Amino acid sequence: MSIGITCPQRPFYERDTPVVARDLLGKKLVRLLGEDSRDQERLVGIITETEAYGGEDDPASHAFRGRTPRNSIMFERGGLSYIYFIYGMYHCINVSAHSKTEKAGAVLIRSILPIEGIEKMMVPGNLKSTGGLANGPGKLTRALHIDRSHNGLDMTDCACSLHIENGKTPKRILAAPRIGISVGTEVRWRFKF
DNA sequence: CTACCGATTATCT
DNA sequence: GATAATCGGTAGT
Repeated sequence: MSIGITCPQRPFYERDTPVVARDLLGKKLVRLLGEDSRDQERLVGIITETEAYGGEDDPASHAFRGRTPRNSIMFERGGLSYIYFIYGMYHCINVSAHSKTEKAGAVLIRSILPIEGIEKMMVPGNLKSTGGLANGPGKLTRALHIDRSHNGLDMTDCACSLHIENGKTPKRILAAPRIGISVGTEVRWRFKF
């Protein structure tokens, strides 16, 4: 018998943010294109790199200065999509994640390895080989056609147009400082395999 | 209302 | 290694 598609549920995301970031490696980021559930296209990539961002005690986090309209999802329950527009031309996708004792937190998905719907990912301006198609936070949102209209979606819902599915847990994981930030570089909250 | 600058990327030297 | 592209969120006036 085959095991159907399963998605990490709320408790998975409501743990310490760096732990969630590490455990997301090997899972699948799934984007469903189209309205009709019978002929939706699946754009799927294996999560290969993540970063953890904390709450009001993490100077690198959007949540550092408290709740604002943009970062409000970081203060919500775990497992929701937090998507923001950056540098005037890119989007970044996070999943809200923090323990009950923390007020806020999210995991930035930095890189995925495309495994399904690769043709649809190769939109104009994204015509690259499979490996380089979605190996960056701005590149993977473009490949999966993700923008701010997908902010706040429930990533624990396997029927959601944007969700995360269970996958194969990697054997070896590397931890390194986060990049693209000017503060908070001392903690090794970037994870890859 | 204004000004600054960012969880990036492609391209150039 | 350095820089342009490009614009909305945020803090400050």
